Amino acid sequence: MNPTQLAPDRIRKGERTRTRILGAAADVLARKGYAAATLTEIAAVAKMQAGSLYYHFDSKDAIVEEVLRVGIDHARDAIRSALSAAGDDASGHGRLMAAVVAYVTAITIDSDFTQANIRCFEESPEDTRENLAVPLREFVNGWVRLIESGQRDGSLRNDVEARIIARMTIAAMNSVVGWWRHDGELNIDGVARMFASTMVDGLSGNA
Amino acid sequence: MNPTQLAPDRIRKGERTRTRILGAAADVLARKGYAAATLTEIAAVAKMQAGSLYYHFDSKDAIVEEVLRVGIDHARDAIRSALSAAGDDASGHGRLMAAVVAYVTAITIDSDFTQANIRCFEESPEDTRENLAVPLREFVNGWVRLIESGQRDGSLRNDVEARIIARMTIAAMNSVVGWWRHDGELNIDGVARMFASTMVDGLSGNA
DNA sequence: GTCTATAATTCGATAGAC
DNA sequence: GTCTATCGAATTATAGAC
Repeated sequence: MNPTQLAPDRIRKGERTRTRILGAAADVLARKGYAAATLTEIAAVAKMQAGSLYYHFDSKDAIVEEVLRVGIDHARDAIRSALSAAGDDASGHGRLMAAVVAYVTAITIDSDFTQANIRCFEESPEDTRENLAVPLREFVNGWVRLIESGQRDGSLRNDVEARIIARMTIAAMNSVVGWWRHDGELNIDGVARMFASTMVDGLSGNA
Repeated sequence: MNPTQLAPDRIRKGERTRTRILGAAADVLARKGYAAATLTEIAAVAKMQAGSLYYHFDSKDAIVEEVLRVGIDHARDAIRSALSAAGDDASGHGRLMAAVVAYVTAITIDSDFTQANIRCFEESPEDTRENLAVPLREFVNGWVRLIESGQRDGSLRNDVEARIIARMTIAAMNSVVGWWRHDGELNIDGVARMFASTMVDGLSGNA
């Protein structure tokens, strides 16, 4: 039997351990940031000793890089699903709203990995950031294309630069991880819709 | 003659050195972040040896805390000036636009200190963040009051929570420090106005 | 594969000469 | 007030037993 065809709960132990380490690292990185996340704490969360990590990874930065990369992938997947559900015939305005709701929901509910990316990317070493430049640029470009598409179909204003507004929008959404708490009185769907509505439709006048 | 009454260029040397250290620290903190900013580099920028810093400050965190505090003060002052120039009779909408332009301009042109605060606050030790909680909360509250005022006079929509939108707006503005370069082809006044217009009036429709 | 022990490095902080 | 020299703590990374 080919090992790659084993059922999920029968995957090689080494593979599962590696996954467990990445999950532990995402947890610690999201809560502490890059510099304050020690291998001792990551290992503790993964129920191991720090030295044992080196059987599975070459360095701390190798772990961090993979966590951040997975974080970008998760966010991209969540947005793709939402856009796919919205359909190609939706307006640029409607597709942008859907993407905002999907991303805000994803970073607050689903993924330690995406939270780790948001919190740690700027703080991480230059080599790590360079290695992630391609997927991150592609992530940003996705938002740029979304906005440009709305500008072409007339559902979004075209007197602003899509590249700048995309970065602004991403930063505004990312700020949610700084104050959102799962046990608060706000439900995330309401917050996500408030965000989407405000960023897309603005603050002017009464709704 | 009372030392406190000396002309600016005659202030005690110790006072000037302290100021030089803070300026050097703001520079390094804004460029490298909290963890990567070493006392050796801060001292080098201030043209001193690392050990000499301890004659003027008790610890690295004491330096960082003062830099971040000054950063908050600078931002507050820039916004106050702009609001004062706009006048009390301006609408909430107009005052919010003026504040956004003033803040975006300030963080891109004026102040290493404010940039250091934006980049380092979340990364800095818990004690530092606690010590700065009051001025920072007051900074956020200023934006909340600005938005609430616009909601009362009807120039801003009132179906969103001012506290949440204020945080979102601050995060969006802060993101400018991540990509703005003084030598680029964009002029900051245009970017600041694009920001203000998009955040306040939104992305919908054609302008 | 995981553990224990420790090497190697970095950095904040201190002591004492000048 | 500043310098040189060094301590001490923390942390990444390695070595070798099991």
